[in-house]
Amino acid sequence: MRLLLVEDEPKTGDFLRKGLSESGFVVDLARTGPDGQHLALTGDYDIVVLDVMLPGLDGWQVLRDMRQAGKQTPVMFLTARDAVDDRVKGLELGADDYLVKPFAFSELLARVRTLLRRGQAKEPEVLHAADLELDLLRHRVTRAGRRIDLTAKEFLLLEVLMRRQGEVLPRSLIASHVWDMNFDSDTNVIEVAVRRLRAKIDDEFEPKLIHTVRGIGYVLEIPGAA
Amino acid sequence: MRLLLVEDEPKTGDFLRKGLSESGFVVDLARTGPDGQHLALTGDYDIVVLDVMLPGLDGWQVLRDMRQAGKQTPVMFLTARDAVDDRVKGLELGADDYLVKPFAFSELLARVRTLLRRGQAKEPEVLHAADLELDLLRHRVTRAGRRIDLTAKEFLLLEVLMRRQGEVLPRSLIASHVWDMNFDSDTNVIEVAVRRLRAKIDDEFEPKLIHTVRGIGYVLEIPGAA
DNA sequence: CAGGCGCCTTACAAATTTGTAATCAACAAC
DNA sequence: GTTGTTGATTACAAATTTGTAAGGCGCCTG
Repeated sequence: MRLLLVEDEPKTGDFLRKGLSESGFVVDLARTGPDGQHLALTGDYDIVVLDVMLPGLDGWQVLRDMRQAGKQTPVMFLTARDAVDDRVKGLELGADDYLVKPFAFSELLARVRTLLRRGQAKEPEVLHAADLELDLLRHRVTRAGRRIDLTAKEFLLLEVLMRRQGEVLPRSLIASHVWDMNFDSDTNVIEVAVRRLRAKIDDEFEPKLIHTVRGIGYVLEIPGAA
Repeated sequence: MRLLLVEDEPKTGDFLRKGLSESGFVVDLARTGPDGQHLALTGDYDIVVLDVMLPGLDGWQVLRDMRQAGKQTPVMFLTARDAVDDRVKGLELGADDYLVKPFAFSELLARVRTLLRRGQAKEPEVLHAADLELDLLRHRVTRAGRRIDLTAKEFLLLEVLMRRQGEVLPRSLIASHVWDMNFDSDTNVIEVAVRRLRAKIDDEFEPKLIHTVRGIGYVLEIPGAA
């Protein structure tokens, strides 16, 4: 779980970073408004914990910019200001929770987990890999922003590959998912289907995403990943 | 928006009911634990506001029962107890927020709206009409439990019809959604497409769902509805 | 370095989907 | 009822998707 913490008080920041790291989060810490904004907009976080009072650019503006940019990442506000109006303002801006300092770390943790639980409950509807995007709901695929038309079989094939990104999928598994066949094997439909898919999503792009694993099957992955 | 309020203090309960009603919610008020539990389990609410201290059955138990029964309705806890441990316990049980009395009504309202926003953000992934089911994610259609294979165009056509169930869709609208054409009109693709769709989802079933509206277009609806 | 195996690539054919056109049936207006 | 218009239905043709088969290339093994 990737978490962005934007907090300028050194003591609070370090304390939270430590606690959250120990709780299993990968934490990035920004100490100023502009830094936080930049990370929030460019990074890929599961949740953002945002102090309101920041040097350079306040938390509200950071949140506003995130929403304007279309980022739906849940945001938890953190602040010393205890005026009800402030809390209401934050929530109306699109924050998902609001915690007033001083607070207990255990409560912050419980609230963060609650936000994540809600956020993840739904199955993902859009799968990503590098600049390739597959929208399950609209049945739409794009790479590098360019829209790509796939046939039913091609879409299905890409879907299994992306759902299990990084895993090497044996031909037999692919066969049973995309076709109904139990892989009688005296056919090369899979190779051909992969060829056609590659022609559309890999041939004219970098990096190549579909890789063949000799003797086993295929993987979809971004070259250079654990 | 339907809201269930479970609160035993008469003053608080009436005050909140009034405020929430005026804010556009349809409010059911339960004054005891057992009543609240019954309504929460049988009713269809968009959100539940739950006091912890209740006669008969405490709020925690009501929440536990809801989650056990598979109800995903967002729950906001409300309580006079301000021990951090209590708050953490509530959140870990699956509550979505926790507000300590006394609180400002405006904050309660802002938090309730925030929970609803999150909860609704996701588009529905399965559309229903009578015994017809269309699963956007898996691209799968069933009627009366029987699986039906649709071609891309057929699926698209059924999707617009179901998304705007009950609305009469002019041919021009259908044309622009399913085809790219701006309806040059000297073609009868739509009639033909509708015919083919009907053959698959209506011909051998009752009730008929696709209806033509002479001079305008088509509707998908269950006969006998406002 | 020869041979075999595994996958790639291409061309072609079969199957399916989609669009066109012609004819037919239903409905509304007269 | 007649007639004109709108949609239904069907057959057919075009286009697209999908599967098959053949030949080629590269890599591993002996």
